Amino acid sequence: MISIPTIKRFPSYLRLLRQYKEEGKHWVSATHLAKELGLTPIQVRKDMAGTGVEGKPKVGFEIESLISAIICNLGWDTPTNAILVGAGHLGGALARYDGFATYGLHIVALFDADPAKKGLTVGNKVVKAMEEMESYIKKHAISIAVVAVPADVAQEVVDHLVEVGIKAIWNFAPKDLRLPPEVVVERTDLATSFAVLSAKFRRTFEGDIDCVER
Amino acid sequence: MISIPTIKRFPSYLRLLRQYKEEGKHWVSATHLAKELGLTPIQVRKDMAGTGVEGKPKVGFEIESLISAIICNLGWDTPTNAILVGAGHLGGALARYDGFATYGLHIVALFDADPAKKGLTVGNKVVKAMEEMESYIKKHAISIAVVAVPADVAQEVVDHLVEVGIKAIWNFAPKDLRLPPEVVVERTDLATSFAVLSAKFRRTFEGDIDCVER
DNA sequence: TAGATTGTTAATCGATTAACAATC
DNA sequence: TAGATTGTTAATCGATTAACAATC
Repeated sequence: MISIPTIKRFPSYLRLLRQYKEEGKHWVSATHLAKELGLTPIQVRKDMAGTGVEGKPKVGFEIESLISAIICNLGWDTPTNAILVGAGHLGGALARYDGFATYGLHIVALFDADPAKKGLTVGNKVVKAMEEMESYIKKHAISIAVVAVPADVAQEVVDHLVEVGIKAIWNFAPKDLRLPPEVVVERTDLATSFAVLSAKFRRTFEGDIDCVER
Repeated sequence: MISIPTIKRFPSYLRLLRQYKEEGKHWVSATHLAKELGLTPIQVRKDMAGTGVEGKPKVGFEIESLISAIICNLGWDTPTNAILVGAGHLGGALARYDGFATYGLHIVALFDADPAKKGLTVGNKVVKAMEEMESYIKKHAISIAVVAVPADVAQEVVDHLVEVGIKAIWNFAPKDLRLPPEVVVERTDLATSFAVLSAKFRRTFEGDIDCVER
């Protein structure tokens, strides 16, 4: 089974490999990928082993094979339909983002609680009322929801989503959700990301500071 | 020194603690925080130890002390001015996002390469031309840049940023950047986040699939 | 062939978890 | 006092890194 850290590096490999393919290259070595992505060659070989693709000594790995193996391992070879809940600033940006197709992800409907937004078109999608959500999910057998609602309503929104059959949630709301263990959740949290940047910045440029007088 | 995994959990603690403070609570136990966030009490105690705040047996930790210690440890107590580069869908959403103030982060200027966007107002900020960027960074002594430009220009944009004095980059472009080691980088990568969701989803609902015929 | 590169097995490193004494 | 909770030290777990034989 492929580890989560390896899974997290797959998209970076994929982007680079696709670029090489476009440039007409056919083979690439772990050494080369490592240098390009700031990793160690050993780690790249381990990650490549995870894809199931075998390399050739002296030559490296076949780019085309790696690309399809990574896509397959991520499950990005079968298109997935998802709904997006929340048509605010962030939700709107997500609705308009055209890069999801690269992951086999298709946002097929957009919902918002604000009646004033109902009927508006955002990124080719017409905003639907929350009341229509349940029937839509059931009718189209949707199992993934992208959640970009305000933090204070996020929990009730996901509770409802789970009730009506959603099995995976990609959470963009700045809120830690409580969900049953059988529901898959992944969050994209700006605060967490910025916290890491802040901490690294302080370490590099400001040194240790004592935050508690004792 | 506080570990990165601990740093990553700090924003979650902070959100919860602020909520409790608002509800008028003064003390909270590691056991309680753990249950609420789906962590183990031992891990929470380790994390709390990192803040420097000491708890009281039987009572727990003083909420107010934890809040200020976490904020201090993240460096969020001193306001930081940053520029935002790229006023597309995502850049626009980031420019309009008002939650950055919680992290002490203030987007003070917005730049875009598209001449058609110059002069437009996005989230209280007027879009400036890339040509104005260097003088702005130097004049206002900016050290952090939020990058939300298309992937194909991301590397040249950050190269330029580093040249003119930027010391930390929060990268939203779907591209792995090559930067000198003294520059701090953190990325928020939708592809990585979705890759983890996809992998978890497959594991939970589809089981192992062999991606390479052998 | 020589040498670059792969793949595997073992060692290291760091974070999480467990165990338990200290404390209010 | 009794018992819940903290804080520390040790054990475990998992990922990264190192070492090295196999290979084209």
